[in-house]
Amino acid sequence: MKTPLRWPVDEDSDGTLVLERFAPEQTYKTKVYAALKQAIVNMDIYSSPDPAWLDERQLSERLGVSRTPVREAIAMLEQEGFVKSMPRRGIMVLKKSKREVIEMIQAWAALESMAARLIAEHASDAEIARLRKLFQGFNESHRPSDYLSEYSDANIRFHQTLVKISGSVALLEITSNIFMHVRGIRQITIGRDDRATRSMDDHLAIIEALERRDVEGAEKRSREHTLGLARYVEEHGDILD
Amino acid sequence: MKTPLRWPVDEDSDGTLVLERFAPEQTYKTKVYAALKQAIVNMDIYSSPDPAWLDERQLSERLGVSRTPVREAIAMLEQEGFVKSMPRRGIMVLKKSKREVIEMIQAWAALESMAARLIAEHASDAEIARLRKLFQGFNESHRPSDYLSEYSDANIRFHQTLVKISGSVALLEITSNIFMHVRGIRQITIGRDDRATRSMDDHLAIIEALERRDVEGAEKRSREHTLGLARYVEEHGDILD
DNA sequence: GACGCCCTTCTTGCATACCAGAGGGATGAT
DNA sequence: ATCATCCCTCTGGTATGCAAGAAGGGCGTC
Repeated sequence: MKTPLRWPVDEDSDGTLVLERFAPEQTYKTKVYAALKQAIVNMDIYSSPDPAWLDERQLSERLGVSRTPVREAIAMLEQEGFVKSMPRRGIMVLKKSKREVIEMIQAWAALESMAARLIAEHASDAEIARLRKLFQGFNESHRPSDYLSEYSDANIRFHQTLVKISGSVALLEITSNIFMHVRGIRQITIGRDDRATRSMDDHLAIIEALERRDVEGAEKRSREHTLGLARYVEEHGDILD
Repeated sequence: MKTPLRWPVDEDSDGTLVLERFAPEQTYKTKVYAALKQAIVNMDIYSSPDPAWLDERQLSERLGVSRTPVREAIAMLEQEGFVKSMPRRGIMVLKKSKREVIEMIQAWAALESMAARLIAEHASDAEIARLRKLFQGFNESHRPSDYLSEYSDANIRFHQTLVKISGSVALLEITSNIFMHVRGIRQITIGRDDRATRSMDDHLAIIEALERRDVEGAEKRSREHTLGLARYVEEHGDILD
């Protein structure tokens, strides 16, 4: 028996109500957090060799709130490794060393290959088909290497979608976080050495493995693809440091 | 030429000074964070079906600091998924659902198998030997299943050491976090169905694969071992929810 | 001129006061 | 007795003030 409610109330197949969570009222703390995170991720911190600093007071003035919610947002960002508060000195926007970037990419490879495994085991054909659709616009006459910006978008969406389709919220959260950290790096590497073309070949191979439900193959290809990026950064990532 | 300094200054092989970072002065924020995190992890939140709540004011009084550093610590813990602030209602200590625990264990399996891969590729024999030493106290006459508490310690240390030896700080940090979350669960499962004995067999197989530098084997065994725990929770983890 | 000290300034850390909203209990009507 | 309403209380959210410490510049000394 369906209850005629207009609120976000859910019902499971048994007819018992399951969850009716409301959106957690947005508070200044969370708004500041979101604004700062986006600003930091979009910031070009690697162009200058010296560190970038934030100023609590300045931020609170610019955002029109007091220092308290700003400080709480900073504390959260610090927990995620984006900034580091240096007591009485300021808030430093952290740069990742080459080593750190490589480690993050390796972790990412691990998580994403697990996602591929889970998909091969449990996802529906329709969900897997979504992945293929992402690249159907590219072919011999519309090559990734000639439309880098467009391909880069599809690329990012592929990786995000892959993890999302796995159905694991945990994998999604952890990889999203990692992705935020290595975001800037990817954009540097994708345009080099015709990596775009090889990237698409790899992706298609992953999709094919998923389509034939080849658990080990999908996992391995996914892992090797991302580890390849790690090796590339190892070789050519001297811009960092 | 060595510079006679007593401070933590390091020198690399070229003779140029490299890093001289000081410990970041402990602040109330970090102390409260550490205290709360430990308290929450050691807390028995699954014994009662209703949620556990924290009280900012009470915490600040008990810890002898003002609400400000407490709130900052809470913000950090919330970021890590240990608590959730419900505006004007209180701070809820989050319980993990069975689904969430399984997802975390799967992520852990992914990361730890990557650690195993890295070890097989790069670690020294001496480091791998450290892993074997952890279990040398157990044998036919001193069986894991008869000394569960002792074995449980060795077990935990094995997993921690494995990731540490991989040399990846990123892997270590992410897995530590996950470990904190599933800590309570492991203690419930280890004593059942003679899982301890099978656990040690698995561990030894992983170590042997590492010793013969069998990258794929070490990775696969490590992954399967932890995914086994995930399957066990899937089957018998109805205590959660 | 070079060096060292001190003081000013500017930063974050912490404490406190006040505010809005949620919950529960008392109170009143039915 | 039951139910609805109102108000009081208690919660976290935010703003603000003060203090401690770091940095840099000016000044005095050698």
